[in-house]
This record gives sequence, structure tokens and C-alpha cells, in this order.
Amino acid sequence: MPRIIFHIDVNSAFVSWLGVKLVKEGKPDIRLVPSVVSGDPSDRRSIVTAASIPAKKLGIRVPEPVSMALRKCPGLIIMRGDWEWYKQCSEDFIGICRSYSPILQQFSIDECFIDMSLRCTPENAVAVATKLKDHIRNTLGFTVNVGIGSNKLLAKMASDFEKPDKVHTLWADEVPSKMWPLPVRDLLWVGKKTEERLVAYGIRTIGQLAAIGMGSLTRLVGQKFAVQLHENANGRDDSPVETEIAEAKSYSAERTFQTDLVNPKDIDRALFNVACIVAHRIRRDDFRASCVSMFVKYKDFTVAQKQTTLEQPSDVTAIILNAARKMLPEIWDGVTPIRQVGLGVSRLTHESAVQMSLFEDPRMEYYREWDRQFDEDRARYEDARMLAYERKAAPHKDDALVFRYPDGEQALAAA
DNA sequence: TCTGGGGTCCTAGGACCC
DNA sequence: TCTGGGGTCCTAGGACCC
Repeated sequence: MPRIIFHIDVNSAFVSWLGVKLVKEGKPDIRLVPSVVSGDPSDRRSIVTAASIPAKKLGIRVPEPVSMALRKCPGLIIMRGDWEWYKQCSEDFIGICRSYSPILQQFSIDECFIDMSLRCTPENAVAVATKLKDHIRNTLGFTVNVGIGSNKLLAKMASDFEKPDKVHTLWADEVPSKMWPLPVRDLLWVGKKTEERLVAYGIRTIGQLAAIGMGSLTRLVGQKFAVQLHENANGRDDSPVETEIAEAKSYSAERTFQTDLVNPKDIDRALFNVACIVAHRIRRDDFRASCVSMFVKYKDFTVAQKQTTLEQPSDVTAIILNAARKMLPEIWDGVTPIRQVGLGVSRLTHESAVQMSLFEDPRMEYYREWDRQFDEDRARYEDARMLAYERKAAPHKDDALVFRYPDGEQALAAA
């Protein structure tokens, strides 16, 4: 029995979903005019996260700075995204796809694979996909592309062909005619760097990549990646549609400043914020982290990062924050302006930390209580995108385990 | 023109253990 | 006292995805 995989991809998802909402409110449809969705439109460092088709026709690309997009189209409509609405649209979209096949893998907020092997035949696959596509459009008001293939790779490549509101096939026997002429960059997993390396070697199309010897390819990109690229360029992929939702392996948060900063107080404020957010998330998901990492990014986009292993896994904001604080001087000279600062946790476990009550720092009581209060407030203010957090966090001045926020200043913990 | 925020996986080298 | 080799853990860095 042949495998039949569909890849369903929402066209310009964030613009489409916002468009549906605005039309419902009786407002003009932003999908029909040059428009983009970005983060904070007033922030000159925002980037375009989605562009309408008329905007794409003017050369606006995702992701590019909003300022650059505005230069290409001075009358561009710039909208801020609405994550609550996006989640709703995504759920509805996935729900309809799942009704066509329960063997579904959500690939991102606006993409999924379904295994249709038991649900259709190669002969009627296009008809079934067209029905699914129209079902979504007529029920939810936005369009999707459906790619059909004998594996996930081919289905995904196919959904990327002409847009919007289209169904395309990419069966194995269509690979030479439909996939091999494409530029090598169009192949999944071939990004900017890999493209540069391949082109420097004279490989411009997926077909040329499919034909290259393994020895050369291994020298260019390494053994493991070479095997994958070679298989994929030949249209081969045996990865299954994964229905299990994998547990997160890491959590991170970062903040980019409006202007590059040098004041250590500003850097610490940002670290404090991202630590609150990351620690809150792992508590919400009942994790503890063994590894804390932090990084700073400079104006030339170079990144300096550092990670450290905690004595025992923790979900306490103070522990995580102070681990990051300790690493900052090791990667930052204190004078170079910083563009962005970030904090991450990894090596996650659900195990409770071993309670060494006799040895545990008595201040931990306080820090856990502080976290508990933070989590409660976050739940209460969930509707608000931002919550002003003014709680003073210094129980013991000058303790080794410092968890203090400069008096009188506010910490803003963004959603 | 000037680049967000959140993830995953892979590689390489050093430390340490058996 | 000196030696080899494999396995595992950790850190740093780089590439990709949406």
C-alpha cells in the first residue's frame, strides 16, 4: 500500500487570521491590500512576521525589518499580532485536519502533516485534498495550501508550490520534473550557509545535489547531514507522521533593547525579566532544570554565550537568575554595548529535587513563596499582555543568594 | 537597509572513568 | 610507572526550522 501524506499550510497565516477577525468586525480585509504583521510596530527593531500577497508582490519578505518594508511600500498597513486569536484559529484548523485523519503531526502553529494512506488512494488524493482545503476556507474563512506526496518531505515541498488556496502533488515519479529544477535553497534544511557552500561547489539545483557523489557532499557538510541531504534531494524520506507531542527539551526567553545598552542595571533588569518568565514556564509545566545558559548579542550580531550546571535541578527564579548573573561578567566586558540578552534552561526533569532539609538554605522558603506569588499574579493578569511587577525581591540584603531588584524600579514581565 | 523570539539537532573537544 | 581505548558527560558553537 502506498504511503500518502498531506502537508497543510495556512497561507500567510498571521495576516490571514487577523484578516478573518477584522472582517468579522466589519472592517476592511487586510489580505487584499499590502499589509504585514509585526511585533511592536512602533519599535524600529520590529520585523515582519507575515506579509499579505499584495505586500509580497511589492518585494516585502519575511522576516525583514519593518523599516525596510516601509521603504518598499510607504502606505503599508502594519498590524500587531493577536496570539490568543491565533491559537484559536490554529486549534480550529488542526481540528478540521484531524477529522480527515487522526494520524496528525502538528509541525508549527500553522502547519501539519496527516497520514492519509488509509483514507484515500493516489487516484482520488487530489479530490480529497481539495475538499479539505475548501472545507477549511468555507468554515474558517482563510485559505490553505495542501501538498500531497508519498512522504513528509515531498508533501511539504509540494505545499510550497504556487499559493494561495492550491493543491499540489509531488509523487516520487514527479521528483525529476517538479523538484530537481528548483534552486537548492528550496530544499528543506538547506539554509543560507549550506546554500553558499553548495553553490561555491557549483551545485545550484536540487537535481545537481541529487547527483553529487557522497564523498564530495560529506566533505562539504559533514557525514550525517550529507546523508540526509542526499536522500532528500532524491525525494526519499521515511520519517513517520509523529502523533505524540514531544516534551520540551529547553525553554528560553530573550529581550532586544530599543537601543544598545551598556548600563549594567539595564542588563540586569532584562535578565531579571527573562528569568521570571522562563522559571514561570518551567514551573507551569512541572519541570526542573539542571542547566542554565545565558547570552548577549552585540550590534554586529555576534553572540557570546555561557552555560552552567546547577548543583541540583531547580525551578526557583532566584537560583536560575543568579546562575545567569554569575556568568555575565565572564562573557561581557562591561563596556561593549549590548543589543540583546537572553536566558535559557535545559536538561529538564520532572523529578523533585532531593530535599536536603538539613542543608537547604533557609532563604529558599522565601524564594519559593515569591515564585508562588508571581505565578498567582500571572494567572490573575493573564488577560493583560504585560504585567507591572513591583514586588520587592530582596529579603536579605547582601546575601550570597541575591535576588534583589533595584528599589523603586519596576520589572516588566512580558507574556 | 539593518535584522524578533522561540525552538531543535549536530559536531567537536576536554574531562573523567573504567 | 606508563600505557591504550571506549564510553559518557559537559560546554561551546553553528546550522536549521517557523
